[in-house]
Amino acid sequence: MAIMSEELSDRYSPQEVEQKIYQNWESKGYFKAEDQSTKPPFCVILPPPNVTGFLHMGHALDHTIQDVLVRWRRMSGFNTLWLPGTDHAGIATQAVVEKDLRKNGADRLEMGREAFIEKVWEWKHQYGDRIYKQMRRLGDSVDWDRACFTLDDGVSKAVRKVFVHLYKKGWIYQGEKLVNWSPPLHSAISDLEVVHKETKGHLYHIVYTVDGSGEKLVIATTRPETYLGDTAVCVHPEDERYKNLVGKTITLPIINRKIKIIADEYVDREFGTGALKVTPAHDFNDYELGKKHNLEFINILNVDGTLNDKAGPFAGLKAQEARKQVVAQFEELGILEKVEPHTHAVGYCDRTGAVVEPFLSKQWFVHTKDLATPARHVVSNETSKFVPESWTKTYIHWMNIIEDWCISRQLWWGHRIPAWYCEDCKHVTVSEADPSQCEKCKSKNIKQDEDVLDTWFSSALWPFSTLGWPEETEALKTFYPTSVLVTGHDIIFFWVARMFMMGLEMMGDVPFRTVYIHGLVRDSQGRKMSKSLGNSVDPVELIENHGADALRFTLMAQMATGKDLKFSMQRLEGYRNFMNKLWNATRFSLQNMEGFRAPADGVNAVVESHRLSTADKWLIYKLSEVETQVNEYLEDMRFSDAANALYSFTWHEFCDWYLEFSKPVLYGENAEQKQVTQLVLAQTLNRIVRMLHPFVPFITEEIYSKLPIRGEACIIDQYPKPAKDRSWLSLGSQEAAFEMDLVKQVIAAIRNIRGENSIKPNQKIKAWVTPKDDHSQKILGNNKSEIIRLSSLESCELQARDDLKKCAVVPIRMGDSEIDVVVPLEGLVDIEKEVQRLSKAIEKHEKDIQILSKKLSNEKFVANAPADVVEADKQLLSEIESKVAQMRTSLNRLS
RNA sequence: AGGGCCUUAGCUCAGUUGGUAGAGCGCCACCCUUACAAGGUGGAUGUCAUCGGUUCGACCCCGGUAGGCCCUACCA
Repeated sequence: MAIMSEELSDRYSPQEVEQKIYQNWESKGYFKAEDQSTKPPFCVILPPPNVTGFLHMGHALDHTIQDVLVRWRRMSGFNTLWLPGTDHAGIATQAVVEKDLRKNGADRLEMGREAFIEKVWEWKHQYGDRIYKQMRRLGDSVDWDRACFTLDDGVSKAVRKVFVHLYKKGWIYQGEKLVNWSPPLHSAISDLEVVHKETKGHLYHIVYTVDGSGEKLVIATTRPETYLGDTAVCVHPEDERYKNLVGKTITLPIINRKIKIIADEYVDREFGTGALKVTPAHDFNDYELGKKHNLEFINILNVDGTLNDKAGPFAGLKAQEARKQVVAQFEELGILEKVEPHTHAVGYCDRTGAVVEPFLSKQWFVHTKDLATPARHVVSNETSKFVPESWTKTYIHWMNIIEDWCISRQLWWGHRIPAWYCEDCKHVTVSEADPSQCEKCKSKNIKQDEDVLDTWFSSALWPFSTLGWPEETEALKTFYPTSVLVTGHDIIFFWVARMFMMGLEMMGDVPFRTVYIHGLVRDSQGRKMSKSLGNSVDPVELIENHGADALRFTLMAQMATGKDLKFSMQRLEGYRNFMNKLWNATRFSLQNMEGFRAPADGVNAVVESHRLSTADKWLIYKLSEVETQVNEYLEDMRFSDAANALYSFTWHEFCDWYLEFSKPVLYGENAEQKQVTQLVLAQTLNRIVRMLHPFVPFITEEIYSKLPIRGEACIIDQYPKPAKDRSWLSLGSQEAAFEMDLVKQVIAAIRNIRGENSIKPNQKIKAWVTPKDDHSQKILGNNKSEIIRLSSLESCELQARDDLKKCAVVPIRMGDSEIDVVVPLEGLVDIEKEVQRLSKAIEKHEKDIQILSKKLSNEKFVANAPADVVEADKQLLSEIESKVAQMRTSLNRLS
């Protein structure tokens, strides 16, 4: 194999390579999964972003986690499928398009359904792949050929099949119920789409007069305008104040309607006046009261939230305006007793921000109790697991209190409900295929339901509809249940829970084995990133400035299980620097590959142990530790641990020490030695790059393509694993690791003396490194030149110095090895500094001695603690004591 | 109101079976040493929120308190 002599720039420029690399991966088909394979399957379904959306930091995190898992599994020999898709996002998309139309003076209602939907499709074709382009910038290794859209034919088929199935089972039904109504949308929304916010309002006290007797009854309300729909006043049956009024009537002011006074234990005597006005058609609690007491339900609202003709003189007004006018008139009538400020939770539509009005209407519902039971069960019995586990409780709790799901939306953009009403016999035909006649009376006079399904209905089928269901495809057999779902906790109920319900019902198995729930990406101050705060960070911009890899690594290094993460620019720059470090380590390696010929078995080539240097063996030993760790961490989805292990090995072991140790060899004349070092260097670099690849795919692919030992492409090479690497990793040795640690300590000791005594780096000094035993003697002998080089010494004697006057001394005690590092300071520095250094060191160690000896003199500790713990402490104590003794002696000699 | 989470170095955070506290960034000092100044070397910094309990031993386990966050539900 030819040697790369290409000069690399001293800075890594992601801008120059990232897009080119991605195109190459894609065109080579590396992301493609096989429908059938002898390899074990690994499948991740991408949570589909809104088709009109753009990539934000939440996606960046979510996608990076998935890409790391997918790339790791792909490299580990799995038949890996990461399936992308987009969501039609009914409300969101319709709102965006409507807004656009209004800008041009158009209106959806004027256009009509057909024309409007056509417009939305146009919009989809224009902007629908924006997010896909951005995903490519991030490096998402998704199987593009399988990309799905929630309104695709296949998915639509699935939607209808499920709808019909559940309808026939009686689990989808139509009902006249009180639902959350969003006036701007003219549509029902589900409970989950309502956000409750503490809102300052008023508590209005209104005086009613009891018919006949003329007694006064004061009720308190926050929404006085709803009195127009009141059909009762309710008091507590035991309330002495009102007991005698129960059964009597009052006449509502202005509209002069008679309503009953009823009693129910639901009423809280302590709150307000203890008398509650009951509006069954516009309040959830009153709705229940209304049903219980057989009250009349009076709907006072139009679909746009204005009052209807039931509101008499107030008809046509919006709720807020009606409130003002009602209150004003009450005041005129002298029946407004008082108005108190009152803070209470008000429901808002999470899409439009408008106040949600409870509204009585005919809607479609999914009966959830029976779907929820198995969905709860598979999580409590760990057929599927949440990571972190803490979400299990939340999920199960929610599944216990789940209410029926309102799935109809009065929108146009979405899956139209497959129900047809017969104009003649009123029968409802629910069918997968569009029927041409009523299934009961055969009348052709049928009309399809105008409404569409909640977007989450189709999302709930995503794990199997994207794999081809209801067709029995090979992909479905291979990849269902999917392996991992990665998502944020904000949609556990919207989405995850519903996928469990639908997956179990339709497929008879869980949709995924593991649900990984990550936190939110917040700004540096911990606030949610939002448009209104203007604190959003655009990941695409970050990619353009710092590279996708730096962004990905930043996210992963901070991705501790289940926690939110605060995004900081400084952190990003730090990891950008890491990319540069890796780049330069490669540059160094390639510059020193002259004359190197890669052996036939390349990365697995094993040389005789005796030809390897201590540093080689130490490096290989450390590498085996990292390989083990990283695979374990990834297995447990501990991303920050995996990223940090790789970071610190690459920078602080490989670059800081190994490359420095390799320099004398690479710069030297010993061709034999050089060849071995070059080999180890090439083998290790290759492994580091492969290990890092899932996290930072672009730079690793770029570097990989320049390595003297390499395969076709990094992305499809093997992920380093101790089991597969066994024979090569066995070249490493623990003895070498010990030896290196000792040598590193010696070097650190000399550097410390230098630093603390302000001896300039270019000032050559002499050192006497004194081994006190044969083993240490041998180790030092093996590494003398490295010690000289890395602590820039003029000379280094491996023996005791006779005259220890005015010498800096650092004792090293490690295991059985004892070494004293001695640097004469005569003429170099003010001795006072060394006195300070030593005193400081002694002081520090003495604290340790105190703690340790106290512990060891505690009989209970010695008796109860495990023997090895006691032994370790004893060993430590004696090492420290020996050090301190040596330091004291040295201190005395200084003066 | 109920449930959950958090409080560790100046900042952001790790710390999984309880055994003398770690990283990144920032800070201080010295260095353009032929891979890298997006770098190197050395250094400083913590009653691990607080109180109590369990234990030979607690950042870690249990309970109380204070402060911060999230979720669910809701009193008109």
